[in-house]
Amino acid sequence: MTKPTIRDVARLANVSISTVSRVMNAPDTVIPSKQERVLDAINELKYKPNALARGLIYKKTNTIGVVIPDIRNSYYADIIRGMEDASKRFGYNLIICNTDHDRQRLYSYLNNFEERQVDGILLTSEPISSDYHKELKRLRMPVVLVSTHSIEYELPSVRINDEQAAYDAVAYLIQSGHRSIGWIGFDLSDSIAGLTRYQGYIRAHRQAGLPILQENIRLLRLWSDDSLDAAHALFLQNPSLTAVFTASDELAIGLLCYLNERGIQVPEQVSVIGFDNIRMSRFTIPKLTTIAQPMYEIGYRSVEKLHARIEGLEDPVLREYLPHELIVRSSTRSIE
Amino acid sequence: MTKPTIRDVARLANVSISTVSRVMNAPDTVIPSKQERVLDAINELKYKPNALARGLIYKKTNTIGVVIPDIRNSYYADIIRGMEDASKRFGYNLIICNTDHDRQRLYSYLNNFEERQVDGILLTSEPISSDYHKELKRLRMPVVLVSTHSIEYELPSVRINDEQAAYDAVAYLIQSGHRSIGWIGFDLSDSIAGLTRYQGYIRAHRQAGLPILQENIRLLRLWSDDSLDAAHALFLQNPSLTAVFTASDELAIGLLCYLNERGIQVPEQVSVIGFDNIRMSRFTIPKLTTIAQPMYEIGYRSVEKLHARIEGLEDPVLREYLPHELIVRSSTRSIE
DNA sequence: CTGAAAGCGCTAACAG
DNA sequence: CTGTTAGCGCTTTCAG
Repeated sequence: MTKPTIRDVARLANVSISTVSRVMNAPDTVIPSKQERVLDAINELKYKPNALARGLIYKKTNTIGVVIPDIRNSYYADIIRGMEDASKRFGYNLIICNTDHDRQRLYSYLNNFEERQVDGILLTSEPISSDYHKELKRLRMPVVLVSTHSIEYELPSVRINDEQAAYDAVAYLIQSGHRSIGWIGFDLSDSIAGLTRYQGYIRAHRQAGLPILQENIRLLRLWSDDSLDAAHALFLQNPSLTAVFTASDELAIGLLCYLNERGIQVPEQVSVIGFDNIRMSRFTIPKLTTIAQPMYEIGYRSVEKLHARIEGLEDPVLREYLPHELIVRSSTRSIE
Repeated sequence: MTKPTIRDVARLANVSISTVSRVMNAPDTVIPSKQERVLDAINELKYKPNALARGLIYKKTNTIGVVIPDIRNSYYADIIRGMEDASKRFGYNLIICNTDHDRQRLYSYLNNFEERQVDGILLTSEPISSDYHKELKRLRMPVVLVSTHSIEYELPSVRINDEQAAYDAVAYLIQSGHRSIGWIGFDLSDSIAGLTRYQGYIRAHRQAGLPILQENIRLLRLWSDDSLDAAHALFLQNPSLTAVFTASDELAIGLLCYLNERGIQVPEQVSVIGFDNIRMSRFTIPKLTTIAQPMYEIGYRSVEKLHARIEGLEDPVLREYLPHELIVRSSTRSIE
């Protein structure tokens, strides 16, 4: 009762194993009568070719390794969905790994990808350090950065323009009459979610001739969980804020929760804008105004891009930007 | 510049390939001097053994296939985390597949798992139909059901006792003085999230001598997204509900949103209990009372269990129940 | 058009 | 202790 191999099929169909192989890979080179016999045998035995043996020969496994820093963050859910759909289309399978932001774990997974002969790697969100980059080079494997990028190194990437997105959000607030705008963001050492979005916040202020106040800003270690604390600290620093822009919807939801506890009305007293447009943001109280990232598309496009590099197809744009969008819901309002 | 193979290492270290193989698999059977030479060569070439070739021989790939019906649902995030951690411990890799509740996709993934020679399969949430079961048998592969189970078939499973959990939630409401308790649940065709939880709702009512009113119940197609509509329909059927229990936190959050829009106070006018204790439930307004499933543990335990079956270890309990817990936060209150 | 044979990268007897 | 050899399941020349 062991799994049938190509040999079993050949025996049952009374042909050689090469003929069986041919009906699977080049059916027209086999005479119809034999073809049918083989097909019947395959069906009867429920034979499925062994992908390991095939991979050994083709030097291709149709597998993509995906690294996610924190799979619990809803942000990744739609990205993975997009990756999934694209993978399906190109015949890839995804090996998804969660690093928990642990460098050790990351490297261990990269090693694993190498051993398993994945065809390419998708790296999400985390900034690329120099030794990280060295490791990637060593793998001699196609890589695409997702929701992050690298300025120093020539690595292909797919993401939105975070600086512009943050600028848009803050500019909208300013245009709505707000002058005292808080920023709950991530540490500047994070080059994307941290630094770039911060720069957008700054640029919008500069352009409007507004001062940048340290007391309006609160930075968290990336992915830390204490959104409530951050909100508290921010309003301790400056209780007179009329609007707050946060670097993620999860942060915004924590903020909403904090403000509600304090009896501060949103948007009457304070306007809130989030970032990401996660699923839940439509159901917060009040409904969250936010920057929508095309997450599904980011995931989908990143697989397309990786596929292009795996196949050596043309892929003219190294760093791709997908469009973002400001979704205005009920957590913001104009003031006179 | 092609990837180094065992042969390259052997050549560089001036030994035979079997010696190289030995230092990797049974180091003590190799004389130290040669051992060192081999290790040096491995380091110099950055050699990594090809997992495909190994898998072909061992008939083991250290890979587990995971099927998720909807990865966007936050519910799965922690389960995956648990699976990840356990996998890491046992040296497995996870291939995560999202079926979008599509039978076609499911079968296609199962096929894929077979071709890739995964060592075992983890199936989450979906009920087991008879032809589904037939397909699983055909695969002759260890399977563990996660967050679901099968009464008809002898399939190992890990989950909470959903009937009891739902009973606990409703009993708590009754004990808090509520008499008119709504239920937004999933279709009864779903044997776990639908039927079992419904039965818990019923049992709590029966036991308290309360009538079961059709107008207090609203059933959705599993995983449908219209939590707002369901909430609306329920309150149209019976506006005098003082409490509502929902089959998931996502449903509860939609309900909270609906009630807020209608100006109905939670918990003053209506108490709400969710199910799952997803991350966001701590930040809703008001904070959500809910049934906590030990999701991380469910994920972790399911890998342990699958591992036991893969290795032919003892695993006395076929259907395992992990403890749930009622987390009382601020969305419920007692009435006189 | 089809079978025999070599070989993908590795492990596991089997002699020495 | 170590090298030679066969073989995991499959594809692919190469003759016929």
